[in-house]
Amino acid sequence: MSEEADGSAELLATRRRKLRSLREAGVEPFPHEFDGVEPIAAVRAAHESLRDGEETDVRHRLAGRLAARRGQGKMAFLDLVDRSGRIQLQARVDELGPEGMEQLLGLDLGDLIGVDGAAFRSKRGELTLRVESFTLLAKSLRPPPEKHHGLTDVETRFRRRELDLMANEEARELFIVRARVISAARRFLDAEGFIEVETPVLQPLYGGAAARPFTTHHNALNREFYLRIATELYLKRLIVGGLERVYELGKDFRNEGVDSTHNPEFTMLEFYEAYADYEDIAARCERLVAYVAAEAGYSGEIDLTPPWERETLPQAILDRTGIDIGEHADRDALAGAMAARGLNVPPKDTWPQLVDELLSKHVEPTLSEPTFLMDYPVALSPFAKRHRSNPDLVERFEAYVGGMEIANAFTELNDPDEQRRRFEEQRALAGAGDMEAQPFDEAFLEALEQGMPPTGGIGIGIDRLVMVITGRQSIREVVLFPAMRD
RNA sequence: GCCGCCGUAGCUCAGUUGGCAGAGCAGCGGACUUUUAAUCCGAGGGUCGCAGGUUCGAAUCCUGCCGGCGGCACCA
Repeated sequence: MSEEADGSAELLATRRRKLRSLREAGVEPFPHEFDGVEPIAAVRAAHESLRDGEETDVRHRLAGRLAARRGQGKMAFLDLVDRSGRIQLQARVDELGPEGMEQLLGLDLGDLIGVDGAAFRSKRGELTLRVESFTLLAKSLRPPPEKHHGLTDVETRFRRRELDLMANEEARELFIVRARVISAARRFLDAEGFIEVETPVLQPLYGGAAARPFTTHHNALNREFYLRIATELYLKRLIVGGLERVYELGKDFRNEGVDSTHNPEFTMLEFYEAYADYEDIAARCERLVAYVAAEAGYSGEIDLTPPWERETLPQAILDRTGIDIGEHADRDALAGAMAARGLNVPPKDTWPQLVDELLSKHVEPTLSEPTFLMDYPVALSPFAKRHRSNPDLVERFEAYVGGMEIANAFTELNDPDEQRRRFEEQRALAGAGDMEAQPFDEAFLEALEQGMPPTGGIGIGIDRLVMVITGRQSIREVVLFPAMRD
């Protein structure tokens, strides 16, 4: 290979040269296995009490990525990183022999290796493994990120998450926390009598949320499918079927803008419970979040312990703006009241959109402590049951933490005739150009006509919950591969 | 979609008023037996996001485009 034009190619060529010479020396650079490895954290735990300078004859087998190298010649130190942590290795020529020493020090940062050796604590107090033997487990053909500053470029961290994970321990820890959140949520619901189900991701008709869908095409059936925007309607059909307590944890897809709280595909947990109402669901929601946070090792400033704050939406708007949405039941009256107080009135907004404007601008930002905002106008909520004491409202809540919505729940509408009327209203909205109106779902109506018990249900945004638990401000930090432009 | 900020070596970052594109780490050659971001010596490594423009001369100024971040709009 001739001289390379740029530094990158030169670095790659150097590593490929080493790969070649390893093979020529009879070393397999990509062996098939390395059995019996302990996590680095376990080795650390086993030798916590070692004094500085104290040696042991306890041998360990470790495997991981070579992350740093100090010293040359007859003695050197290297750092090995696995998922659980980092440990120092000591390479000595009197242990490995001149040839072994040269081979070990000839490895590149980023190479994956396995080592056997005895643990000791260095004079400086660092737990160290004295390498007795080592094996190359996989040759790395590209340079790793910088060893001290790590990888900080946000774009590279998201586009090449593998580099973020290998360079930044916080990134590894975050996604381990995320995994704990998800497994704890399953454990919680399993223990309370829920069964996990899987409903279609590819749907002939979408529904269950106000959002525009992605569409795709099935070749053999020669028809369009939608990627689901929610699991709601299928899960309620399972309640009709008698499964009584069901949950689904998986991806929803919404064809809308990307910002710090929205990714086009995101993880939603929905659960539905027969014979429950939205108060029961609120209680279960706050217990679930508190449990999950504890299981994930949450230690943030926001107190997630139940009971959370409860406010009604009309009262919350009244408190923050002085506007009683119940007394301004038509669009122009509400717009007038808002204008009279000097509030922004988007000229094309409908009444529900104005309520949403008041909510998002004047109420949401104040909800930093965990809060259930209860009782929404019926026009905003086509699947929620009418409030038992106020016919203009539905029994619905949204849960807010840190000024961000993390859950949406209601006492489910189970009167098929009223559901039909709600769909007809949605059809009228769609006819008027509302891209997010609910499509008319006859199969769902037939299911309700079969008889659905009184039911409470909820959707919890797992990505946002992970943001709360890990203290991150952007959903892209808690999604492994967030959506990016080409 | 609109506005603002940003994009320089594999990585982390400097780069003055428009005047030969730099450092650290990594890599390469060499020295070194206890380091903790090891140290020392030496030689390399660049489409300054891309494309135009202004200028004797552009990383630097202007325009457009691409990408990222933030805000607005949209949106749970």
